[in-house]
Amino acid sequence: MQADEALSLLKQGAAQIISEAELREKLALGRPLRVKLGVDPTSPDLHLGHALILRKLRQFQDLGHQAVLIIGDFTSMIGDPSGRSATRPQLSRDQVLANAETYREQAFKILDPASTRLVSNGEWFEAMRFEDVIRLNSLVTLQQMLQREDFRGRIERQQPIHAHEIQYPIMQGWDSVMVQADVELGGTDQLFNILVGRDLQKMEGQPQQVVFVLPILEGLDGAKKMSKSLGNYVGLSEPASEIFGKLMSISDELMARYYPLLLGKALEAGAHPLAAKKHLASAIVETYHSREAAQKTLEEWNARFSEKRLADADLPVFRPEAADIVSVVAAAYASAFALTKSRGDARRLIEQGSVQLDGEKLRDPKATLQLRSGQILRLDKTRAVRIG
RNA sequence: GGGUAGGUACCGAAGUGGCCAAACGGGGCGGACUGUAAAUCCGCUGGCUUACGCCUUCGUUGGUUCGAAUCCAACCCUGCCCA
Repeated sequence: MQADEALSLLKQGAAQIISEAELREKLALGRPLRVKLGVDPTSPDLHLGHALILRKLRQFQDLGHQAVLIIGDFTSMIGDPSGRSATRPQLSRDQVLANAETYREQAFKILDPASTRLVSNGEWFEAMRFEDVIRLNSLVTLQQMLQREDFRGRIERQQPIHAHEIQYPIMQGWDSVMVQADVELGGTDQLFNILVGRDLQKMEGQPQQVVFVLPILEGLDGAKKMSKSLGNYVGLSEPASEIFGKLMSISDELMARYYPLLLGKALEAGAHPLAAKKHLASAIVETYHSREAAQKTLEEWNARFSEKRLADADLPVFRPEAADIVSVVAAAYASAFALTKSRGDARRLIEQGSVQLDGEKLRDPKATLQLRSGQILRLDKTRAVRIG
């Protein structure tokens, strides 16, 4: 494939490339490029936001290039200050390692293992002596680091910036030097960090990496970026019904913005919003589960929510041990959904008419239940169990 | 090191001896209405309790007091100014 052809394919969906001309030159080298992506295993789950970038990386692979996936086991103990208005909590080594393990598995849902080099940046950072750290720090200036928007914001708001936080971009940049990256991928929030990589490569006499940033995927709330810690995410290993349900609950406005990012095409102007949303949800389920799963999930969703036929739905079975309604509700959450609800929570749900048995609202928290096997106990808008 | 302003629930922010489980706003959750959309309206939002009430919580630890988020002391943490 010609460099121009490859370039026009790759640049689809990019937010910014620094620079296109450089990327074209590198593509014309005729060798596999080392395309770097760093991920911080700060939580055990990859979500659609990561997927967006991983898919771009996969595209590079499909064009014959090599993915260099850096598991930031070391950097994540610092915490990326990008887009943060406060210091991230530092993670323990064990947490990070455990998370890294699940990251690997999930990333290979998208990446081709054959052309992926997987490295942990602890490999080089752990070996550094303090004098090495000092030398590395001497390559950048404090002013450069403080130029970052998020740091400037914190200065203005008189919020603390801890000294270790300014190490983060330096370390991420050093990763690029260590793997001799030709291209680095990331979200737009990574622009600064990736540029530091360019600087450091130059200082070390290496060719500079191309900066390739993609739009940040908004979270389900349509307000902040998708992230596990904000709870506004769709995890890649979630059950099909969860993925589908979460996507169905987004606003129409957000759906229109998701379309180009997740499906690679714009939402049609006259499209019926509900149909369009079902299409989006199905397509995502298909990508991360299967075509069959998407079909089945759609049908179940229709039966359950459009036609309100709970009876046919595939509900978790719950075998109650107590008879008083509050205990039953709390236990059902715990056993079927692994959610902790206090008895107070359960009582509130009951009093507010959320809990229903075979379609009848149970509003009296003092009631005792005579439950029969096969009855359906609805807990809230999205959760119900079948009595076993 | 000195000065000074602060540390309140998921977040922001009131409260400065009893009426404080702690105003208000945001967020979240539930209900009505819907398309698991938006907008709107209503309710809830530390734990146990039917309730009276009890327990834990206002940076930490001690103290004063019949009684403390509120007063005192020491300590920890942060901003700003100075060195």
